[in-house]
Amino acid sequence: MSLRPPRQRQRSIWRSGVHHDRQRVQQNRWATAMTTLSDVAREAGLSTAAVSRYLNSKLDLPNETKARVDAAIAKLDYRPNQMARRLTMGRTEAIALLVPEITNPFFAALAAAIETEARSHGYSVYLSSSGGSLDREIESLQRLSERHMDGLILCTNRPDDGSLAAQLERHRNVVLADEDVAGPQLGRVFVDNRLGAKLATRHLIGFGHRDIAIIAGPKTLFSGRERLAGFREAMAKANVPVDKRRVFQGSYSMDYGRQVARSLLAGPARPTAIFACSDFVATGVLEVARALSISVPDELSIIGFDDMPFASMLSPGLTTVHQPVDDLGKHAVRALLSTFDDPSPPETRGLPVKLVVRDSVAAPRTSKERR
Amino acid sequence: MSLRPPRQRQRSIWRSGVHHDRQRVQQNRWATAMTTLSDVAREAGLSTAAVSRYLNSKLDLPNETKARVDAAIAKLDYRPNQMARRLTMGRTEAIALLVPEITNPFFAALAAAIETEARSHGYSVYLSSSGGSLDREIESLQRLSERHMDGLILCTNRPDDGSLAAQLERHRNVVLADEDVAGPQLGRVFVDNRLGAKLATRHLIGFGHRDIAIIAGPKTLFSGRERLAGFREAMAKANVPVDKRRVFQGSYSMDYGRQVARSLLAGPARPTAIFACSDFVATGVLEVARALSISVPDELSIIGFDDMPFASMLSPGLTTVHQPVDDLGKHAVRALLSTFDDPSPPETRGLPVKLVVRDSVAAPRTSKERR
DNA sequence: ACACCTTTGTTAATCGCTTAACTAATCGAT
DNA sequence: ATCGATTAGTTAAGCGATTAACAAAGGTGT
Repeated sequence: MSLRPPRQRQRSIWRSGVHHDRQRVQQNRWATAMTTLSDVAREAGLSTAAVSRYLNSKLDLPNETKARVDAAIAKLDYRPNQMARRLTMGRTEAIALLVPEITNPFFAALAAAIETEARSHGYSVYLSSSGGSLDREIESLQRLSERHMDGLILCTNRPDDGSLAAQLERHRNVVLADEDVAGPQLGRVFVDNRLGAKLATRHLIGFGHRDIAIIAGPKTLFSGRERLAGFREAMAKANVPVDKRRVFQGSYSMDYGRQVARSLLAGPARPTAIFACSDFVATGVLEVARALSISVPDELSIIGFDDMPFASMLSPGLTTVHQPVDDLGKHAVRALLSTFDDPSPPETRGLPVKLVVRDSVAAPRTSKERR
Repeated sequence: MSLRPPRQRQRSIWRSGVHHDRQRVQQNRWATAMTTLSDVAREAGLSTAAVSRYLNSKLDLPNETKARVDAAIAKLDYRPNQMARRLTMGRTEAIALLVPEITNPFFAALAAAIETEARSHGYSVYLSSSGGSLDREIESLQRLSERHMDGLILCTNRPDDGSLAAQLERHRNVVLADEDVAGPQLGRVFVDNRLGAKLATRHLIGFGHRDIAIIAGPKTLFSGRERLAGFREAMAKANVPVDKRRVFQGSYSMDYGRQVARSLLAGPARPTAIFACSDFVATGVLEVARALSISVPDELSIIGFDDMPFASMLSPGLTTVHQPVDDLGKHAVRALLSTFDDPSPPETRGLPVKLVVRDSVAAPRTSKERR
């Protein structure tokens, strides 16, 4: 077996005094000459190990040597190659966030919060939108398996038939935020949907409303069911009966809001207030009310959920339930990072919400007239 | 120099028939036993090179062998480790997007478009918000130098004193989107701001407006200057003089809109139309007009810029200039990817815009009365 | 004078994958 | 019978870092 001359290998050349022009094979197409750790080591007259350990504070060097290394780094403009770092350390220091739609202001705010918190822990954030598709959700999990990133914060808005849950079972470094997926033992961070609905409902009842319609979220969604439950609880507590024909369940969209509003506001026997379980829905209702010349809040009170940024821009300003989206993001990140050190799933967290009072709720007319 | 026994090395063991229990040092804390390429190779009775090249379609194997490899992959549930892949290939197959604020619906929409396009080319997207801070912008460039990602799409909203430009000079794999930074030879993708302003202005003039105020963007911003220039051009072409006291330049914010509107709409000598160079600004104006009981569009016409999602949710629906944000994202990604193959900076692109007519513009009252 | 610790480093293996360069075997054509 | 092409792979270097394990020099206590 004849040994062909091996490809030029630069081994133990450093410190040998021999000078080579660096003629490294650049696999990277746009690479400008990149300075590596061994360049720095050579310049400083040290081994790569010493420099590496110094840079990672794992070796205490005398000041004079430190200065030499620092000078070499500055001179050569050395930047550690993160790709190499990640390979050896087995960690990417990046997490991914998967949301249904980043254009939804709620998820945009969540993304901002997550990014801020992640950065403060030294993590970068990959963003992807699933568009509500299972395939994309699974694709994200795939990337997780491929060590693309260290963990994933998953927001779904889709009822799961078990396929997602099955995939999730295989991972430990995933946190579910905002919406639930039944099954897997994972960290979960939600908002207290039930409390929010109670707050909103009580607010309406407090103004004297009895005939309240609720446009709740999808039956298939955790938040949808919780909000409806909160509504029922608050109504029960105030001894106000809930008329089945005043309960609607559907998507959190403007269009669903419009659709329900049209049927609800058509006849004369309309409710005095509508609890829309999403600001999008509330906006649709508002639009229809305007089209029908029903004045809000004089003739109809509307309350929303989410406190999306545009809620204050509507006219009238929308009274709604504020979600602590910053906290949601913060806790999601912390829960995720905690799984990196401790394999047991973090506790599920329910974050408190609060009511934001603007101008879309007033006392019902009938009660005014009675006065 | 005595040679200590080297750390257990598994070299050339594959195919040797000897069976070892894999007792690999797991540097990764949460690592489940990960199957590597060499596990697959051993299982399939091949070399890692063969498997690698087969997987990358660089080696054509006979069907029987292919089947063996595929079976091994399935059996061991092998996922290529992207970190290792990236190190050898010198590419991360990820790009970063830096926006001032992801909560700004315009940037959220841009992010969505960029993510979609990037994914279709096999790239992931890192998201960061700069909050309009130079430090964060530079931090992103730093990550670029550290080979965190292959390229960067940069959206700034800050006038640059040259510091950013200086940093940008050092990179080739950056594309500027939406807003300009003077100096560096980089790919740029903008919207045709001037055209948009002309379209809006012409629309108002066409309705008979002569006394038009413009609330333009910041003087220091490319888009701000362009939009103002477009306004002036359109006015000049129609022979309508521009009164200096009707020209305002400031930030693209609701607050600036409110502020200008309050001074503009206070007295009786108010303009018949306002061209707000951002939908945020227009929203502020709308709010003040409503507070002052000035009816829009009957007494005052308002036109915006951006066509943010909430523009249609306002009342009245805001007539505005639609930015082709999807195209913007698409071209930004393409321009960026093109720099990976071709070092010369891609051409600057100006994307056409169009007017979206809703309900915030009508003929001015005076001209109605004249009829 | 000896053992022992501290300081200041070094050596080489390793992470998991890609790839240039090689090779052995087979086949058809000259 | 020999040559060249094709098929079906292999070998080992290398990407740029981290790190366990070693080691020489100098100081210190007894």
